[in-house]
Amino acid sequence: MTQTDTKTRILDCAERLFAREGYHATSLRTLTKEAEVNLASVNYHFGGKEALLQAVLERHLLPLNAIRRDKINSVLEQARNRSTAPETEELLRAFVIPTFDFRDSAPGARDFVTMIGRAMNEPDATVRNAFLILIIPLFKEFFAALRLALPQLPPAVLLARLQYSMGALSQALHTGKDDAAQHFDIPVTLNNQERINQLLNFMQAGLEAPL
Amino acid sequence: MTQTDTKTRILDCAERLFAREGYHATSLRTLTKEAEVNLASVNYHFGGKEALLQAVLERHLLPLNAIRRDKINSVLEQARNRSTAPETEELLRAFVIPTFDFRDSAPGARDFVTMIGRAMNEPDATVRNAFLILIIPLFKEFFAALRLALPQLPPAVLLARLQYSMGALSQALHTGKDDAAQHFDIPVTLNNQERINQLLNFMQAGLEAPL
DNA sequence: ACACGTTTTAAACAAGTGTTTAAATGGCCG
DNA sequence: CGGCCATTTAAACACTTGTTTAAAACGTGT
Repeated sequence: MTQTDTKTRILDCAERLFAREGYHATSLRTLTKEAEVNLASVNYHFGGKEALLQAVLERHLLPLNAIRRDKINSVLEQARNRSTAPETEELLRAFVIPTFDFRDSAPGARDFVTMIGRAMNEPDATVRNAFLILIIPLFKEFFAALRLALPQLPPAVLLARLQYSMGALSQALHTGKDDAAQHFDIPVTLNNQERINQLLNFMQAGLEAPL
Repeated sequence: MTQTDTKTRILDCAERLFAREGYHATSLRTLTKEAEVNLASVNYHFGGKEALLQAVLERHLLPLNAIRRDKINSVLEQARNRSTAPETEELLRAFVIPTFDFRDSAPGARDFVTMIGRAMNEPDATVRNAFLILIIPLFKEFFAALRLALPQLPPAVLLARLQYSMGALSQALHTGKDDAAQHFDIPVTLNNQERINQLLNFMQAGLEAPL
């Protein structure tokens, strides 16, 4: 399967370079040289640079969103069976945990997670919209679920808090060892699980804050 | 003062285009045409595109950071006079409020705030580092002040929560009417002051969350 | 009015961009 | 083997990029 090899090699390389250098800063010549494929193969297999970006996003984000959707619906169903409102914490876990599970599941997955952590804040509308189109349907479901967990919050307030939560998540996803944190000389640092728990704590406290 | 006119016209245009299209997506030809100056004047007055970016950031971020630093120190001094620990809420206000005050102070200021809201998450290291170098000293002071307000938190936990808070702030700064929010049909939306209060509430609750 | 330093201008530069083309290669089946 | 399809390849295309150059224009102080 030379075709599959070529396509995946391009996708793998693209997701690494897009995550580390950015979409605009990555040229097809750098990309194809590093992937050891011909320059024209990107256009042949994907149709262009922008279509490649979309393919990179879809490859992992669609399955990831499906998992998140399932987990959210599972939390909702359990709440219905109990005839109670779903817990904010459970919904947050359903949305957040799959991302970190995926990040640690494969070597290249970390780059992809970094990429989507930054995509929401991309200055370039091309990249930002390509990501938003894939994530907004899930956002709407997540928002509707949180409405059930926090019925006392006005919708506009919940929406604002959800946006702030996504900003916190974004930070957690793309912040690495090379980041600003190294400028703070902290004696002990947090391991992965502790960081995830801190993030969930933070989001839950912010979402459930008194009005 | 033709010189000042040219320099400021370039700076104004650069901050608008960098904020709306991104640094890489903005070409000097687009920029200079829109600013109605000669193409070469960017290199003559600033030395190059990257130096222009730094000048754009410094022009407003240095004064803004000075204000934030003063307000933080003022909160700390008042706490010392009372012989009590500073309040998390007061420190947050000292850090956050000046940014929004600045945003509403001038027509072009909104673009600058959008830009710094995104700069922290920039995929491109050139832009990200140019911003981080200017903001990290203030971050360290802010972190030290928050340590006094939240002495029971391990430093690593506080640092993580501070990063998440900055993610929330970043969202609040660069999120506009054109953003994902428009996909949610919410009956009533929040005005500026309400959004700021919600952000402060969110950050405070997250920072002060029980361990 | 002249001269000097600063600023503006148009043109050219060298390099890099995404994309397209047409020929070459490859493998598979009749 | 020969024909056909998908794939790969190298080259060229048309265009844009940031930067540099040298001459022109400008403004100011004497």
